[in-house]
Amino acid sequence: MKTEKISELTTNRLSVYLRCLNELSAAGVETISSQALAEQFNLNSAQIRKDLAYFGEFGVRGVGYYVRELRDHIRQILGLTTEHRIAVIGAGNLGLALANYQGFNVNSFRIVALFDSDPEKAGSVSRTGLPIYDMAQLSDIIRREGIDIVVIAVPAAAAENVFEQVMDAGIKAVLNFAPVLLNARPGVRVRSVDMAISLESLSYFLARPQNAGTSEADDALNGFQYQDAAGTEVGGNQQVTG
Amino acid sequence: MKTEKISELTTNRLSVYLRCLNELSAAGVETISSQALAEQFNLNSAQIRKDLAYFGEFGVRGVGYYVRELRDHIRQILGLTTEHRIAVIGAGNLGLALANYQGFNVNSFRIVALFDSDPEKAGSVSRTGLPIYDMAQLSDIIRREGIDIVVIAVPAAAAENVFEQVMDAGIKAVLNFAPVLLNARPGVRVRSVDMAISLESLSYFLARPQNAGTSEADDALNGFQYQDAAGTEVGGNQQVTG
DNA sequence: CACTGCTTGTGAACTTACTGACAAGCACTG
DNA sequence: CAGTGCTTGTCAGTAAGTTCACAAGCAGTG
Repeated sequence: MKTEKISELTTNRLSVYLRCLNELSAAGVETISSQALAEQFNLNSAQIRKDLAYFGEFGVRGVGYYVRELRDHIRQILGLTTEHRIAVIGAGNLGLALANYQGFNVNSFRIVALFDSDPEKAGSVSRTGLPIYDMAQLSDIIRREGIDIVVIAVPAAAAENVFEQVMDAGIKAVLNFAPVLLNARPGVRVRSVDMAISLESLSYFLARPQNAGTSEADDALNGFQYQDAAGTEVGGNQQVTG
Repeated sequence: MKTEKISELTTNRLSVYLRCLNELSAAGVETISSQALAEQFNLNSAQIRKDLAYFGEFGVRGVGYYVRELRDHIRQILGLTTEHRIAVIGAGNLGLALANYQGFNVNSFRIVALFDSDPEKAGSVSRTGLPIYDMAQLSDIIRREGIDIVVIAVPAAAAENVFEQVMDAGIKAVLNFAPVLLNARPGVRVRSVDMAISLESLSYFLARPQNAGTSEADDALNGFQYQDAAGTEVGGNQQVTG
């Protein structure tokens, strides 16, 4: 176990491992080797062992990893043992779709509020029963509901202003869907999902005939291919979103 | 100008530069230096010059880059001078929201069809006037409509099967929103957006008090990382999505 | 046309991330 | 309890990406 700082690539992979471990556990598998796990993702087994070794010695030589035990360790590492409460800002198509989305860990994340600046929407209730509040109530509701993660699903032009309000309200973690670069204050983490960048990446691929014949998956986990369900990397120490 | 193969991180950044150049052009700015551009994204100016130099010598020493000219070059590089026609598979909340989403380059991408396996939905028309087809028609409609990019917005359990059908229909570029690893055939590019990974990354950040005080933005551009509006990187040569 | 100021394009240095290789060590066998 | 088989944890080597630093070169001045 080391104490260096952990790369985001590593934590992205932990999420992927966790998903797989959940399936293995449900399937009744008791142990798994780094080699067997690696084959699921076209990864190198040393990569997996190294990712895990940052956080402790979870494996048993000659045996592999105990699935349930490792799953629980990763949950702990990722902070998924306590529920995170989420507000979605922007009750447009995207915001409402996200509010209904069941794709993420149901146990660890719960969307509890929607916000919109449109007075027509504020005060009403979404189709799935979530209250829609006015932006002016942001601070109060965040405190009252114990919200610790905010999703920004507003048009690009409004995102920066909304982001400032969110930081003013004390939120430290933001998932941004607006195609803009948000400048985070110290102690605030932004993760962006930028569909334009992803589509343009595909366009670039299609524009190069020499790519034909090569199979490519984004490193994504942003490529989540894991995949990038959540973000696009551009490198650098600032978010640029993809 | 070099001929090495171009990193996806580079093309992600090109998308970001393009967005900025569009704004500069609209604002009437004629030229911009790599230094000035770099300050917009907290990037190193050498990074920008190098990214551009892969594709040609677009700048003028002592002056910088001509905004409109560079914008046009990047459009060309990314294959945005011809329109891409998109089908969205899955007419659920997410699929319909994506179909209505105006966030990407309106000139270069156009969603022209929705697909769903639910016979109740197939045959009808979305609120915004897009036809919803049955999955059985996939091949025919793709050919008839000249679709070259497919967005997968179906539940995780259905994604793999849908992906196979999409590849059978000859599609070479896929944007995947389902939280699964899709195994692409040679010549097929998958870019994934995995919200679970993004949220778990935020959860990891919140779980580490030592992070307080450090400002962080994903490298995403997939992170733009810049971001990851479109994808999450996990490294490796296979998609892992984030 | 020489000179100054500024900015590009790029080789070299540096940093980060991934992979190879192997000693250490558990489980099972006889 | 020695021996075999298998898998981890980790060090060392390689690859990929970023930043530094500077020669090359354009524009404007006098």
